[in-house]
Amino acid sequence: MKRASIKDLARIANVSHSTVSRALSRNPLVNQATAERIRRLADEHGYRPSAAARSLVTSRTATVGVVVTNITDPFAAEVVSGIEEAALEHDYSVFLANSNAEPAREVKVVRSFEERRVDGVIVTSSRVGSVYAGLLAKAEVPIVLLNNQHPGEFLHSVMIANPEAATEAVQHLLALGHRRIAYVGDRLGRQSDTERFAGYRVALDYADVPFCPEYVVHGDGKPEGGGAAMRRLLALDEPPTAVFCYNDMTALGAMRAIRDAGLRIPEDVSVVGFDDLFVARYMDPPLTTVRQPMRRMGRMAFETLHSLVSDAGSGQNIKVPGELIVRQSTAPVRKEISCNFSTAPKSTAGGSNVSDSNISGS
Amino acid sequence: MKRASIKDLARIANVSHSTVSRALSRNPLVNQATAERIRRLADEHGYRPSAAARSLVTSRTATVGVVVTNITDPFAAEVVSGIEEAALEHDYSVFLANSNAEPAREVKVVRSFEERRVDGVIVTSSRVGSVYAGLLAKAEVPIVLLNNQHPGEFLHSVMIANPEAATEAVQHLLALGHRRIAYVGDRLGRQSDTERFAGYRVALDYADVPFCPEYVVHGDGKPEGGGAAMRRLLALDEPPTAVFCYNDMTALGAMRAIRDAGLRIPEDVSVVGFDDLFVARYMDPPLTTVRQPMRRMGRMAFETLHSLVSDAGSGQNIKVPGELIVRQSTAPVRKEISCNFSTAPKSTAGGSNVSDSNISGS
DNA sequence: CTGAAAGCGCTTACAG
DNA sequence: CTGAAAGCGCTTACAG
Repeated sequence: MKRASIKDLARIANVSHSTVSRALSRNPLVNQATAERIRRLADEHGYRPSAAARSLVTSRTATVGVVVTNITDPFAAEVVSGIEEAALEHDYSVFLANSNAEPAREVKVVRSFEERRVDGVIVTSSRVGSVYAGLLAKAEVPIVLLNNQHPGEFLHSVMIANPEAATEAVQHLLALGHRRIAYVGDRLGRQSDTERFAGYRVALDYADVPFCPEYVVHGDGKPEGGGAAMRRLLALDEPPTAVFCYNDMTALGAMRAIRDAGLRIPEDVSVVGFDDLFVARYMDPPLTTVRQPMRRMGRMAFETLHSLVSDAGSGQNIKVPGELIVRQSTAPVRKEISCNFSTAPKSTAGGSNVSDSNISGS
Repeated sequence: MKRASIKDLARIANVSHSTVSRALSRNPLVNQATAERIRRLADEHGYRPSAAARSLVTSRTATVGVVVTNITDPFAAEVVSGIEEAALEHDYSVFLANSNAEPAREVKVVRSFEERRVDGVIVTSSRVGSVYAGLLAKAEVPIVLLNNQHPGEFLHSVMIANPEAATEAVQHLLALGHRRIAYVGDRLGRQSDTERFAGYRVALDYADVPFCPEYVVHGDGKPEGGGAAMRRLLALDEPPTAVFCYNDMTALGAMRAIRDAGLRIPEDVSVVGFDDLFVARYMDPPLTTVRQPMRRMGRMAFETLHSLVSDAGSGQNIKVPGELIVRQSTAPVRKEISCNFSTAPKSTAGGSNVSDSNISGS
């Protein structure tokens, strides 16, 4: 049995389908009584207008395409839930797609969004530039970027204030007396990594703590990479007494590596994360971290997209401040260690590569 | 500038738009040479067929509506990533919606899925019955349920084998010598809770361990609820030496409560979870839990939906086995405790309500 | 206030 | 092999 159409209702109500259309869209032109009669009929028959048919004439679909690297990443999930929440309020539906950071998938996803004529696209934590730029250019679909990982400005974006937040996090560590502070980054070249590293350097410089390239290692934004990177730090002659991690997922792995090495958190090593995922407060010890208002950022991304589409509002680049949440994974540096500390660990020739490229990117 | 349509291409290629349509859909009728010429033209102009226009005539949209309680729940995120993966392979797009378990939202979501004429709906971990049943009945949209929380059978579903998995988990605890084993459940009345509780009882009965109603408490499937429930257990005269938790999120809260009480895991209390979320292995200690193949279950849900739609395949109820993953949150019961244990703790009058309704539901 | 008509961008019998 | 025609289910000027 096919769904009832506007024509079916018209026949039943003994009016033209134009009138039905007007009645349902609450066009004030149509007679009150008949309008209500039609609406009642529509209700009784469980009538649902066809979004496809409507959008064919209005050329708007009330849909957004949302691309995340992987919805399995808690950060992405939080952002998407914010987007979806705001979308539903505006009667928008969201298409969700995982790019897995695979170009082949990205192409497929962009293509599908184009065919479905989404009113706009939100891309989270991706290296936008390559693939998506094409979408924007050719199809003129508005795109809003959330924590874009590609260097360079974009028209519309919502970004966390990385450098400032990172500086604050490291200053917290400095205030606790730490001097041997490491940075466990994300993959090199990603914008957030570059910016958080820059914030780390600023804090160090400000406190006149010499920068030590050996204390900069890179993971992959996930526990596995964080753990491997942490193990490299612990193998140093003078391992750090505190680490600032690119994000909470990285911190998860770092904490595991620290414990596996027989060290305690925070007594032996203080750990700071970034994001404030829900797990942060359930880790042992609860993780000190920088909170990103992820859901709110998702909402903001949708709202700017929406105003772009409906009010033809001009774009904007929104910068959101992070907030340091101090929990129990950070503690004052132990006396004996801080006394031992005199000069920066000698840097190796090879070690500086890492930090150099980081600096140049910031 | 509007998107190129089939007519635009027809004009440029000097053929009818029918021919263009055939060429693009690789209809073998059309002449090889012209077909290729048309396809090349389409490429050059970045032509993208309008999914809306197409689905208006084919009455298929190649979209699925996916409803989760909240995408922020790692279980839901894993399932959705499986669905999306399978969907993309079949050139389907997925609409994602959070119900938040709020009826008002559910109605809105279902309505939007109807208007968008999704080819099918997948509902995860919801109490399907009330709202969604209507969708199925009136609109005849195929629905596949994943871990449905409403008692009773449905046409098409993918479910974890709850009782068997729960029994296995509790038997692991029994094998370690535990006798005072508690069950920290989800909200009462949800199907998975009922079934996991049933599996717990089976294991106890099998081992001739007396059932103690006091050892059955209920949370909310989240850390907060798990923590509160655990605190109630720890306040008992004879607290349990092991707890089987409804899911990993509940275990997260339980573990925090145990530590806050100054007890150690697993030395004082062994903990078992359910799901095997990615965090399970990063908890301290790493959590023993029952693995649900969440992504695979998501894939299965999509595949059954897809075969329902395209092959007109008959529906099915798929049961997936769980897998016990033993990590370090469980250990043999301590001697002195197991010796102290003689009879089951005396049960209180009020305490039995809880277990009774659980039993009746299974 | 209401209806007839055109059209959105496709697909698909129906003729040739 | 190709084109003209009808139609999917809507919205919206245009007449009346």
